[in-house]
Amino acid sequence: MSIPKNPDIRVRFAPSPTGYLHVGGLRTALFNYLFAQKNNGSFILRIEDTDRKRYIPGAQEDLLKTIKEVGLDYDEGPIIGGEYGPYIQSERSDLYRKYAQELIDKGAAYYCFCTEERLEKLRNEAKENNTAVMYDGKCRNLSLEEVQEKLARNIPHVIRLKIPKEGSTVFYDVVRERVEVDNALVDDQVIIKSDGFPTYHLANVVDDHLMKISHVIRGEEWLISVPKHIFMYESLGWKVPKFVHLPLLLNPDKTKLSKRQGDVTVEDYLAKGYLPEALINFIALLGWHSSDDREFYTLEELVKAFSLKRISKSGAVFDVEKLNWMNGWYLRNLGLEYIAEKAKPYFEKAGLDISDHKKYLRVVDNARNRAVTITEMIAHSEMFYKNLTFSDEDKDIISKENTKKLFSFLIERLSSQENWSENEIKGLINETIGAVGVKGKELYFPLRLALFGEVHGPDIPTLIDILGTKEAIARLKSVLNA
RNA sequence: GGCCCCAUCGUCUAACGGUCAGGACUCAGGAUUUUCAUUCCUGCAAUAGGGGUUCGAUUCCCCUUGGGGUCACCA
Repeated sequence: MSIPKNPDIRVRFAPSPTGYLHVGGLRTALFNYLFAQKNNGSFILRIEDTDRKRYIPGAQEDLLKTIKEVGLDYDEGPIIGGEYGPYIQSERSDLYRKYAQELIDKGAAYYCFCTEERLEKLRNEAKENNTAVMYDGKCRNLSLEEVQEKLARNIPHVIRLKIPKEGSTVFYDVVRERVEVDNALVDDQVIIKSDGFPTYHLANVVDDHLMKISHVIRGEEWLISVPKHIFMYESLGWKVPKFVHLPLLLNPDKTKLSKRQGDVTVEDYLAKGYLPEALINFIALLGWHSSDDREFYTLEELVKAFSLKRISKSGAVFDVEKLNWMNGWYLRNLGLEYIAEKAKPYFEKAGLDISDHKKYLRVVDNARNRAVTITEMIAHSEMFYKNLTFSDEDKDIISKENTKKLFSFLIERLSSQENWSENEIKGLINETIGAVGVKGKELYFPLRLALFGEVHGPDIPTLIDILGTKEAIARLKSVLNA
């Protein structure tokens, strides 16, 4: 159980509690998890709650719950703690202030007293000129006296990075290899906001260093801010971690995966009855692929097969169709008892009395062969529990003279013994064809309608097996007497 | 628009510089089945364009085009 972890491999997933877990976030978490597991490293969970405006109470708990539900157990993080805690950024504020001060002392950062209005004006000007929006450096060279004086007068301020104007920053991303950015194009990023909280950039760098993170595995949207981060690492005299920027998850129209174009949170999918196994498997294949044609993996198998080297560079469209296919496959191929257990809350919520476990298992077994999600399984199961209702069209079929003869015959024969095996039912059907003189559609459609409420569906032996002889007879009688 | 990243079937992707460019999803057709579903089989479908380098480019280089990301006191 307690093989010592490799201290050279430490990765983290650092969501911010601003809502439910995004599927893109799940993919990032998964790749971090896989890389850590594969190399006997540590997978750390850190909550980045430095944005007080977007903070949503309860979101952190939801995040933790979802991560647990999909099985991505972390080695250090909230609740379980760890050697490098606390793992919630709002509890680490003094640390960020301390290092921001150190950056100022080293000439790598400065106080900025510019007002929101002035910044807004700058932004508008930049937009008009069609250039990148950048701080113009007004406060870059304030004298110590000026700074002291403004501070003394309690003028609102932020702390900005003092990015060098010359040269360029070159770094190597594990996925993208060499990336070079001209320093003159790197903005003097705010690292401490006027409310005293750090921005992502500072908090991230400080925590990654303090928590001894070896590989920063995150979405590609962060690639462009790496020079800012490197500037901080180097100014503070810290070792720069390896960067692994994952290709983005895309909407069908190829833009960054977002709401509006469908479900984006893991909770959405779980609520609809997608299985964690399918979700994990599907999402692992978005931006990563083994060298062979294999598509089905358990989490453990993913750990074995995973490699950063096989992460692709281009964005991947999140194709629900393929997820559907995969979820259906898991529904059909995982253990029946397991699926039944998973489906229980959904069935109960739908108001179905599933207390007869043997019947429930048969119902589930039937439904899982016909559904893509657990929610869909309900639609294939309700008729085994609820009273059937018939349309006029249905009634026409049921009330035909031949059909009545058919039902009468079957009621009588069925009543002759308690339990019928599926084979015996098959025999009975053949017997019926001879005795009543109906066959094919004439036989099966009305029969299925009476037992199941629909002309299409499971075959008759299965239907009777699920319902039980008694209920089958009752249903036949009910339509016969209607 | 500046900068950065990316580019194989509609989608996810495979292919030491030498393959009939492979697999999967979707779709179409067929087989099995009383029907539906499952399952199985078959088929449709791609190297963005142009230049190089090379005996030979999906693969290496350049340009073009296209797409995306980023440009916050959000992460």
